[in-house]
Amino acid sequence: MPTAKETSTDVLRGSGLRATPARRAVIEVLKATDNHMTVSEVIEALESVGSKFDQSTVYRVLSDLGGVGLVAESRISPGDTIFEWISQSNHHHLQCTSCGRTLPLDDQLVQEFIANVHERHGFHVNATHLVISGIEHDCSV
Amino acid sequence: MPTAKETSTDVLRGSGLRATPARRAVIEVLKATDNHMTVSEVIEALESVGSKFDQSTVYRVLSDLGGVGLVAESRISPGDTIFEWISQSNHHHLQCTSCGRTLPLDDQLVQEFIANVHERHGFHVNATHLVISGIEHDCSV
DNA sequence: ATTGATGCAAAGCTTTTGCAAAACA
DNA sequence: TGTTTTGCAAAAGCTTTGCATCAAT
Repeated sequence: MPTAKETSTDVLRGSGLRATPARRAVIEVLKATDNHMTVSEVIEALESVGSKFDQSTVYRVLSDLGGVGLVAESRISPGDTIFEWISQSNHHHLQCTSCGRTLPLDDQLVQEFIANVHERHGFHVNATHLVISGIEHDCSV
Repeated sequence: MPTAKETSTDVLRGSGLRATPARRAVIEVLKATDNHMTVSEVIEALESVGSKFDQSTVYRVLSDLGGVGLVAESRISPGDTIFEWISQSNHHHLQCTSCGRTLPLDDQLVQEFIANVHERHGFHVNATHLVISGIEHDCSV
């Protein structure tokens, strides 16, 4: 588990990955974003910082980072795989299908739900990054 | 909400859709399957019953049925959109990321979770068809 | 008769892959 | 130096779309 003061290089080596510019840049971008990002958003963010990498490289980097558990990967709609940097605390989201906004979801509620599911079904929910769809109470869009 | 004795034609007309062979066939296939299906599985199932429709038609039919709330649509992995017939009772699933198996999830647990989320966040979770990832307790794959 | 659905073919997108050149350890 | 990663280009999937034809109401 990465700590706040680690450099991207440290984080990568700590996970057994080589520290390359592409991987460092992607990590910086993900860390700088509070929310999750699609692949194209990651690519745009990289370009806006002056970093240019081939899309296949970005895909491979995200896959590598996901493979060692540094980023969480979710799928909402086809062609919209989203990635998020995994920090110490779990991140869960509510996504409004009406306006598209993403809101934080109280981890405590999720933990209770997970505990119940485990007790009832013997199933360990992967809860590093849940994205749950619905509609905001006051959504007028 | 469709009842058990309605024909596909009734169901379609009740939802304001024209009753066409393609739509009736897709409904029959989805109804006959207890689990959710990918688009290619729907196409295969249609062919195994002797029905042949263009893939674009199947996509459009599924989209139409989803639009009027007759089927639920979820995305698990890219290029793997899944569809399921919506019956009276809600269907929720646990999907094991290790072996790929899909298990039923107790609706009661989901209802409690949804109630909590609504109370805490004022967010109405779309709970006709949840798919939650994780690992089975005894999964050895 | 009108409106909507289907088939066909082609395009659009996201994602993956092969391979030589370059970078890391 | 040996191994891994990157860029490039092309391919592979899944999904969507335009349009003429056909079917449903």
